[in-house]
Amino acid sequence: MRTHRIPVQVFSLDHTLRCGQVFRWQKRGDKWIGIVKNSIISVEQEGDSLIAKSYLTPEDIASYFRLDDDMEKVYRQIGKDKLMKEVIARYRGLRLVRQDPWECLISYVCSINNRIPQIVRMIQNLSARFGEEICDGVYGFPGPEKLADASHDELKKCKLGFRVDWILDVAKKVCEGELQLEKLRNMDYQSAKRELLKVNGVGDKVADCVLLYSLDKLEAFPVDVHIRRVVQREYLKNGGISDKRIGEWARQYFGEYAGYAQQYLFHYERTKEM
DNA sequence: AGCCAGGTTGCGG
DNA sequence: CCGCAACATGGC
Repeated sequence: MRTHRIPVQVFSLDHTLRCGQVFRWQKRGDKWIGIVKNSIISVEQEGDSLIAKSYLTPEDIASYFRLDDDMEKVYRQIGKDKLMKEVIARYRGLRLVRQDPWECLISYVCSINNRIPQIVRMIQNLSARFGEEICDGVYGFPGPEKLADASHDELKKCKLGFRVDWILDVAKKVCEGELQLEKLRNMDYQSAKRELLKVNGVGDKVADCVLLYSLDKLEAFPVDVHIRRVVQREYLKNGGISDKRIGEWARQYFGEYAGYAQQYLFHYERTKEM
């Protein structure tokens, strides 16, 4: 375990970890505790520095927090109107993070018709029951084999509800190489999405989440109930537009960084009253 | 009690 | 292509 001081610019650890994209980070005092690449990490922000205690290299940490993204360029492209400019100012420094595709996929299958605290609980349950203990009481996320080998009943004990069969199916396809997640990283957005949509339990929204949060497809624009609400209220006021069309509209309107616009709008819609 | 939650599927128009 | 109900779980 080593301590690293990593310089950052246009970065907000709090916004990044509170905006709803990740499920396994916890804040204790000024420090965020999380699990990245199956190892525990503690991170704290001091102005333009990130202080990280971790077994990971600074390069791994920089990659996870997408420090390679040019945020000024992102803001120039998605700051198309008054609302977006305000939202950008409010959550300045919020970055997407580069999650592990497998964990991300299972996490967002868990998110289907569900609430965030419950999603967090499911992921904890899966980890505690099937994952490796990496410190005392801290469990890594189980690999595809672990879940593929699990029984229906064992999985049900993790409170996954009707998502059990989907998760089993996803795990088996990843295990058998029928779905090769890392291969999708080198494909274009549409082709990669077609591959994900072949899997039972993965629809438009989950596919977009996996592509955006773990496979570097920044044009992916996941449309959920919150995004639908904010987009219809602020942009497409003539209602009655399908989720698919909202996504297509967003890619046209916001451009190649539509996914960043999505995350800012999502966070805005969920916290604007606070 | 009834509705809703970071949706998806399978059905009938 | 569209709209619709069902799906397990839990909080309000």
